[in-house]
Formats: sequence, C-alpha cells, structure tokens
Amino acid sequence: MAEHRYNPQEIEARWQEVWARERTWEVANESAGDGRGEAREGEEGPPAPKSYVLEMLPYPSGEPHIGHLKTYSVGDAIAHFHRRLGRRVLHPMGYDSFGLPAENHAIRTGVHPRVSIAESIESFRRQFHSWGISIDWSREFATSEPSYYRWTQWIFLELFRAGLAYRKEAAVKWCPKDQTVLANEQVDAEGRCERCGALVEVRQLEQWFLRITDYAERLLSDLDLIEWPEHVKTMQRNWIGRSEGAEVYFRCEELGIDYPVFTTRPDTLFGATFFVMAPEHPDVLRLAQGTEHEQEVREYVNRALNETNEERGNAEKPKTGVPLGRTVTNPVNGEQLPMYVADYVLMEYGTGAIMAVPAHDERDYAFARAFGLPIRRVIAPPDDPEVELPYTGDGVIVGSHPDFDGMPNREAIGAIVEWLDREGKGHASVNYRLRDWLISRQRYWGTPIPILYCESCGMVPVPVEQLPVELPDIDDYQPKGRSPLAAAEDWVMTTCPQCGGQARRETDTMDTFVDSSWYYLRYCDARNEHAAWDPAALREWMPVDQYIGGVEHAILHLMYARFFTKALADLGHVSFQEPFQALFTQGMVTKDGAKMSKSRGNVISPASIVERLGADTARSYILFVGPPDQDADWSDEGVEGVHRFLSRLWRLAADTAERAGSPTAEPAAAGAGEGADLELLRKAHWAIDKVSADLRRFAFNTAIAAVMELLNEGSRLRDSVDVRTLRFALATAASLLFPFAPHVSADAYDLLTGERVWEQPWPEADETLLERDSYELVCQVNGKVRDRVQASADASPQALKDLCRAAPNVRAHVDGREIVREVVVPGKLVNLVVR
RNA sequence: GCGGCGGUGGCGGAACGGUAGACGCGGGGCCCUCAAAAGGCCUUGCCCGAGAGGGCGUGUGGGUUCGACUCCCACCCGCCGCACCA
Repeated sequence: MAEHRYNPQEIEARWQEVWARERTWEVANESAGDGRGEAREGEEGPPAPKSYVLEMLPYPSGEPHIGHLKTYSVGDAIAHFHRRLGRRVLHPMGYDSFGLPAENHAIRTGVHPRVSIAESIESFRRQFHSWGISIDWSREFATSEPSYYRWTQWIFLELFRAGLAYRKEAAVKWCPKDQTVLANEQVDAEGRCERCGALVEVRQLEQWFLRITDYAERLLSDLDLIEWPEHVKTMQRNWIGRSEGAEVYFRCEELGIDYPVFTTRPDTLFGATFFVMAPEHPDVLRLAQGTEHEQEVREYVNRALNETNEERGNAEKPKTGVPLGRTVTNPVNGEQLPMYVADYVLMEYGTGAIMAVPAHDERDYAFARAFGLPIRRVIAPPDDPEVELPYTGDGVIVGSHPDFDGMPNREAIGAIVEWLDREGKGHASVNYRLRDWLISRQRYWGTPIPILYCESCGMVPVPVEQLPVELPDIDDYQPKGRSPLAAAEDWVMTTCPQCGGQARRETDTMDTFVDSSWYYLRYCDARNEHAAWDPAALREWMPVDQYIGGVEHAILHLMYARFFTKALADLGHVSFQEPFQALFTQGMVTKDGAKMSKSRGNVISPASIVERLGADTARSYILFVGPPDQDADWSDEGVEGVHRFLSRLWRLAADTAERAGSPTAEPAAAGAGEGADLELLRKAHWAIDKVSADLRRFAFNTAIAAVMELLNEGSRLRDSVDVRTLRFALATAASLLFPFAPHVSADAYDLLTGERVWEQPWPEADETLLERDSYELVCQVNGKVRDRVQASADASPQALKDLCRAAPNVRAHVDGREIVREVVVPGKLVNLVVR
C-alpha cells in the first residue's frame, strides 16, 4: 500500500482554487432574474428557503487576528450547514474601513488612510481566502468607498428630513488626545477614551445627534421578538435604562419658574426637605445671581465641570454642594425647600434637578447629614416603625397627609400621581437612561456629513443627486480641535443649491458606527448604483437569520443597527423591525489565560498556524477547544492534537479509497447487516444524529468530538469490516466534518466517493440504526451501580427486574435484605431499593 | 449595590433528573526503528486492595427524589455588564 501523507497546504490550495474558479459560494438575487435557486429535491416544490448568515464586518487593521478566525469559523460552519440543508445562503464579506485607527496610523506614518486601508483589506482578503471561508465575494465592499458612503449620506439625509438628525450645542465628551468628540458609549467606566485611554473632558460644542431616544421604548420592547443571548438583551435593557415614575413641578416663586423633577418615588414627596440641581443646569448661575452665594456657586460650578467623570462618578466620595440662596415650593404641602447645586446630580439624567428625600435615599441622606438638613421619615415598615434611616424599602406612608397615611407605599404612588395630575402639579412619566447618539467627529477619515451652510438660506441638505459628497484628499490629518477638512478651502467653499449663493460645507465627519449600522442591508444589493438597495432584494434576504460576532458589540453596534432599522422602517424604506433575528456572541481567545496583546508577547497569528498546520486545523481547533460562546485558551499542544486527528482521517480515507478501488457514493456494503460492519454502520448513523443536533445548538466542540469517535471506531474496526462499510463510515465522517474543515473533508470525500461533498445534501440518520437490539443494563442497588448486564431492547420491565436481581454483584448487595421497591428505566437501568 | 454568566480529573472540556469525567491535551508503559521523528497499541479521577471488589468524589451547607453536576433554598468564590440613574 502506498504511503499516504496528509499535506494540508497542497489540499487547501487545490480546493480553494476550485471554489474560486467556479464561484461556488455566490448567490444571485432572485429579483435579478437569474434564478439560481438551486432547489435540490422536488423541482416543482416551493423555492429553497433563504438563509442570511452574517459575521460582524471586520475593521481592516493590519492582519486578521485569532478572534477573526473564531468568528468566521463559527459563521462558515453555520453557512455550510444551512446550504447542505437545502437553503440558499447569503454569506457576504466587507470591511468597516473608516475610522480613527487608520487615521492615527496616517498621522504617524504620513501614508494616506486610503492607501494603508487598501493594504489591510488586501491582507484580510488574502487570509480569508486562505482560510477557505465560503464567501460570496461578488458582494464585497468597503464602507470608505464613495459607492458605499454615498448611501450612508443618503440615509443621513433621510433621517435629517424626518427630524431624526439634528444639530445642537451640548456638553459633550471630548477626547483631548484624539482631539475629537466621543459618543457616551465610547467613554469607559473610568471616564477614559475607549480608543486611546486618555481622560475625557467635557466641552460645550455644536454637534450632530441622531434621535435614538425616540426609539427607546421600541428598542426595549422589541427585544422580546428576537432570539438573542439573554445577557446581551440584559445589557441593552440596562443601557436603555427605563424607569417609571412621575414628573413633578417645584416652583421657584421668586423667579416665577417651574422646575420639573423626575422621581421614581412620588410616594416620598412629603419627605422632601431640599432641592438639588446639577452644576451643568443652565439656570444655576441665574438662580444664584444676586444672592450672597453667587461667587461661591460660580466657583463650585467651574470646579465641578472641570472634574473628570472618574473623579465625579465616584459614589464613595463625600457629598459636596453649595446653597443657591433660593427656595422652591413643594407642590404637595407648600413647604419652601432650600435649593442647592451639587455634583451628585447629573444633568444627563432626568431633568438635571431632583427633589431630595434624605430619609429614603442614600445619596440625599449623605448630603443632608453633611449639610445639617432636616430628615423626615415618611415610609415605615408596619412592624418596625423606627427602622434605621435611610430606608429605601417598602412600607406604609406615615406623617404625610391624612389621605395617604397608612397606605402601602406602592399603592400610594398611583394615588399621589393621580392627585398631582388633577392639581396640575405633575404627571406620570417614564424616563430613560439612553441619550441621543452624538455622531459628528472632528476627524478626516469618515463619511462627510452632507450638509451646507449658506449665508442666506442657513443649513441646507446637499441634494441627493449631488451625492456622494466625496472626501477630498488632504495632506495634513493632524487634528487641531476642528476637522482637518476645514483646511481644505476649495472643498469647503461651494454654492448653495437653493439660492446659488456662497455656502460652506459641514466639515465634521460621521462616527464609523453610522457606516456599520446599515451595511447588512447593502449586501443584499451591493452593486446597485441607483439606490442604496432595491426593496425586493431586502424582501428576499432580510432579516439576517444568524448574526455572529463579539460580545463587545452588545451595546453600541447592535443598538445602533436596531435603531437604524426601525427608523428606516418608519420612513418606509424597509419592511421589518429587527435586523438580526438570531445572534450568537462568541467568546474571546486567550493565551495562558490572558488577552492576546503585542505588549504581552502572547499573540498567536492565524497566518502562522495556517502556514504550519493548515486552515482546517486552525479552524477545527478553535471550534473544538470549548463551547464557542465561552472564552477559550489557546494551547499549542491542543492544536497539534486536532492536526493529528485530521491527518489520521485523511490517511485512512486515502488508504481505504485505494483499497476499495473505484470511488463511489454507494451507501455501504451489502453485508453490513451484522457484526463489526453493523457496529460501524451504527456508529456512523449515531454520528450523523449527534453532529446534526450539535450544529443546531452551536455545540461545535462536541460535534467534532463525535466525528473523532467515528474515526476512532473506523480505525479500530478497519480490518474487521468490509472495505465498503469502512468507505461509507469515512465518507460520512468527511461529510460531517465539512462545515468545520472544508478542504480535508472535500478531499477525503472526493477520494472515497468521487463526489463533491458540498453538493451533497446533509446526511440523515437512519432511525432504525440508532436503536440497538441489546444494550448494557445498569443494575443499581439503592442508587449505586453494582453491576451491568446485557439486556435485549424489547425486554419487558419484569424481565429487566429479573435480570437485575440475577446479576452476581447485585445479589451480593441485596443479600437477603428486603426489596421494597424496584424502579425500571427501560433502555437504561434498574434500581432496587432495599432495606 | 443591581443585572447576567460560571465553579466538574494534572489541563481544555462532556454529561434529556438515570453508568460523572465523552473527545482532546498532558502523563505512564509497550511496539516499530541502528537511533530519532512520525506513526501504532495499552493505560490514566483520588484512596484501599495482588485481584475480585470496596470507599470517596462535580465550590459550601441544607432540601426534593428510588436516584441530583443537573431541580429548589441559603451561602462562598470568580468573570462580564451597568452604576451618585433620583
């Protein structure tokens, strides 16, 4: 027998060439009329169902890392599985190519981002090919191409027209290092820039926002419609931060102004003893004006505004504040409450002003103690009226008003809100933590915002027929606190489409999250030059059936994309409410328990693994190492183990093909009805059943383990079975392994059967072979396993009891004692309960 | 503090309420070889025992059950998200 050696490099190059030449993974739109439905069985039946399998698009920076390998290994396994289940699968690829990293790289090296991005994209593309990922390359695009961002701009204008994109001055998060404004979501818990780690400052600037808050309620409630991991839904719910309560008006009589506050505890209104405003509140200085506290307030506000979020956000820090020298009226009892400014009140939540109830709020309590303010108990548990303050739990209303005293506080909330409403002093209200999305960036490498400022007409949207507003080439990307585009005078100066007069272009660009909020729509109709998409193409493919990506996008990208979809649905451009029907979030790949990073020197490059052991090994290992939704630690020994497995599979397949003579897809040897042949046949059908079930639940690790078991069994029985049975078992193993290790599987399958495995339907397990006619019956005494005996599958419960009682080691343990109960689980065990 | 997810051999991890530890790594022994690499075979939770077998074992303590890694209650530890959110 010839010496067969597994040569992944040769095998992988050969099959990749076939797939590229034949454009195997391309799917045409049915709306385009080419009708490559590829419905397999039953030509007259309904067309094959579609499946849109999508991995989050990569940011092309340098080379793909091991996390990319994991994402696309998962996605490709699903795509292949769906195809072989007979679905038409859309599995595209693109690049999220605008953004800060490319621009910062340009600043460092002087290489234009367009050039460095093109290099990175080429590297990504080459590696994705070398991994053998089944991509429809005909739909590829990069978000920095004018043919793409033209439509990003179009969507912006649609949002602008609908009032969902607007400009306002706001206290915004400013990164002093990157010299740009950031979205709230891009500032981490310590108040640092997500990208560069610099401490973020607050500045008052005119900025562009998208009105995502209009969608807070729908973004929250529609989470119930989608099959996403619970923890991702939870994160989104937390981020939206819905709370129910009331808005209540506190009037400052001296100035004649009503100040609304939001409270979740209207039941504690009678316990309010002071009133606090955020330092950013626009009225703070005005209120203090002319009072003895004016100077002190001014200083306090300045200090507070210059504090970092890190310093200010610390709940442990002692409460500080300054009196404003004014009072407001408590609407429920007419009391005058002293006003304060204090930094524990946040402008961005609620109304920027609060009623303070020190008896029942920990922060208000701390403030009241620090400033010697009265503390009035208005809620008490019935059994413990002297409960220690602050008390934030439930109880009954006390010392408030005869109408409410004695009422359980939960009930009182409704009654008090009703009363406020009647009196015109407040109303029920829902508040969200979610803020509008700040999308303007004072940077070069992004989608230009298609807006003009005309001296006479004011703010004017660029007419759609003039899109794209192309990003001009410039030499100096250095941020200077304004967009580098502002220096490109030729570009900035233009004419107003309304009056023909002079106009200046908006020089800010869009956050890259805007680009990635709709790319999944563009894939459906990627070459359309007349529209962002043909609605028929979206009807054909959307929503994405399976979305795959890192959990780090649980809030930002996934929330923005959902918002875009809903806004576009309201504008009549799409006909669905949610873009991603099912979501899978894969875990991180670590090395020695730590995140891979250049500084740690523990980076495993996918390219080096692919070069040394092959793409099939790299892909299979990353899926075999553990459940894909959990973090996995890379092990050099582990990857060798998977390589050994693929190698053994291929070698045995090659030997067997040679031994069996002409390749054929004939199911199995005619004489496979008994003995070792039957055993191996059964194992093959067991594996079909197991891998199919495991693929449906993303349990790739156990699916691969099942194929290993099948190979082990084939290997063990290789000389005891008919070669045709062995051929069938190995072809089955290759077929089942194809979604994970496509090249070696295609090759082995071809050697054994002469057929193309990807053109074969997914195998179906023969139910009759999943059942055995005899099995090992577990015999327990008092729940402990004492013996095992062979039992026939059709044995009656009584027969099983008899078998168990007769088992030698069972008899030793029963030993004359009384059997009080016999539990029979047919197919599994018998448990004798003895006394 | 609130919410989510976890805790199983030396390691990664398997286990519809029914044989705990599949599969792989690592370890030990052997075969092939002049030797090595590669490959193959056997073995491998811990303790007692020559063996048959027995005892103990899924973070801790209780509970439900003929039977619990799995379900319930209380707690401990770890990771992730949010957090002065009114």
